[in-house]
Amino acid sequence: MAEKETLVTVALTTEEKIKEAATKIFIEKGFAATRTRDIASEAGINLALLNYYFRSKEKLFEVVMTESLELFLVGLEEILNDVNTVLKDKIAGIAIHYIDLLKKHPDLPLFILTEIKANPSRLDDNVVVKEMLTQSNFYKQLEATTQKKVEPMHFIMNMLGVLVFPFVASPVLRGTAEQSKAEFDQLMEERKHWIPIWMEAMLKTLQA
Amino acid sequence: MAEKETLVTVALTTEEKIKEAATKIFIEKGFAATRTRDIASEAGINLALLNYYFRSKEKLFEVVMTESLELFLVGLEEILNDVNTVLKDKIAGIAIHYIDLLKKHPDLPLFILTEIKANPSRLDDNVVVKEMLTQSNFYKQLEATTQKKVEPMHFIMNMLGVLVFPFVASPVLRGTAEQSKAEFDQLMEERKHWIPIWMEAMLKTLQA
DNA sequence: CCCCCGTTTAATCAAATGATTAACGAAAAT
DNA sequence: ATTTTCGTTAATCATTTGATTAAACGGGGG
Repeated sequence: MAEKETLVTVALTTEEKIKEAATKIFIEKGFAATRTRDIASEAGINLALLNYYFRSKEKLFEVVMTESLELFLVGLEEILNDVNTVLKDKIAGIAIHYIDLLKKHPDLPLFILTEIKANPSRLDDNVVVKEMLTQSNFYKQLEATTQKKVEPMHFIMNMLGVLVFPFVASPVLRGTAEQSKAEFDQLMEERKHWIPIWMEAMLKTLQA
Repeated sequence: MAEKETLVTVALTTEEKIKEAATKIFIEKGFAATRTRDIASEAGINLALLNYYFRSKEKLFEVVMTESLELFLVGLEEILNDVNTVLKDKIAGIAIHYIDLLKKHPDLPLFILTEIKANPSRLDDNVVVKEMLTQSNFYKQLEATTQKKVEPMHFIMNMLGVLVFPFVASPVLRGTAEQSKAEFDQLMEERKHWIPIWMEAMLKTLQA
């Protein structure tokens, strides 16, 4: 039994197989470039089953998008609203959390950004990111630090920029090949240490 | 004559009309989601003319992508290799240059990143970004500053992150509506001033 | 044993889509 | 004036693509 060879035997239902295949291909190629036949083939199932379980390509995509947003945001809110940590701790926590997440799912940010831009209503139905941020304890601590000298949103952008952008830009920054995958991951690992330091340095520029 | 009403009378050739329409729609929706009929309609020409002038959707796209990459990179190389400026000047120059460019073409980065990822060979034929960076005078000055204490590529990523990411993420960060377009541009304008300061602060963390 | 019902399959459909063709027109060349 | 060339158009083609259908399959309950 080939299945016994893996530690936890995977016995996916047809529905799960479709969803996993769809997640892989949608995130890799985006909604418009994805063919339902490719999903069916990747899942190893008959094309009709896709419509049998999920009604349509659109509906299936919505499931994948909702779960992707959840994956991206889960764990964030509790860090943002932890009353036991100061700003620097939260920044460090976010850095570690997201670099670990994005090393596992490097395509996730570009997927979300592209599909939200293509159809902003996808976001409405799920979460309003900006509100989640601006009403957080994190944001209040940030405001206390910036003291109205500068819009706190600048530092949200800076944080997301130094944290997420390397993954978004990696296809362009890395040479074409795979050779540098390990080096890239090594760089990202280093950034867990540096990002809190850099963020603090940027925030300190206000004291001048 | 309606054409006389605009200052510079626009007398676009059919080929130019197609290219402009294609540029608009490809950048807005991406290659896969773009229909040749939409381009023809936007250009106000017969569908067959698209193939008459550009052979295929693919070939037309390549023209648009090449010009987009050029638009994104033109002006950069001369800043990077200016022998009369120090690192901080170059950073300030890059910030101003790109914020002006991206205020005009906010969709450009996401377009390039998405399409390069979908088909990395598109980059080979044009430029190798990483090499252009690492062989520049800018990079040498950066290396002189970081003094092997940390990989200079970290600061390339930081610079691009704080500079470009806000535009890439704007559909997610801004509420759905248009109401905040002006506010967003105002924030970006402020960043011309702050980015050099933030970058310097991050670079100074090495002296500790 | 057989019937029922959820699942699966192969075949097929209709619409969308990129591309081509043949005819037409008009301006330039002869 | 006639021919040639280039641009343009409407119609059409072949393929792709999302979706549906009717039949077959197969296990559980009666």
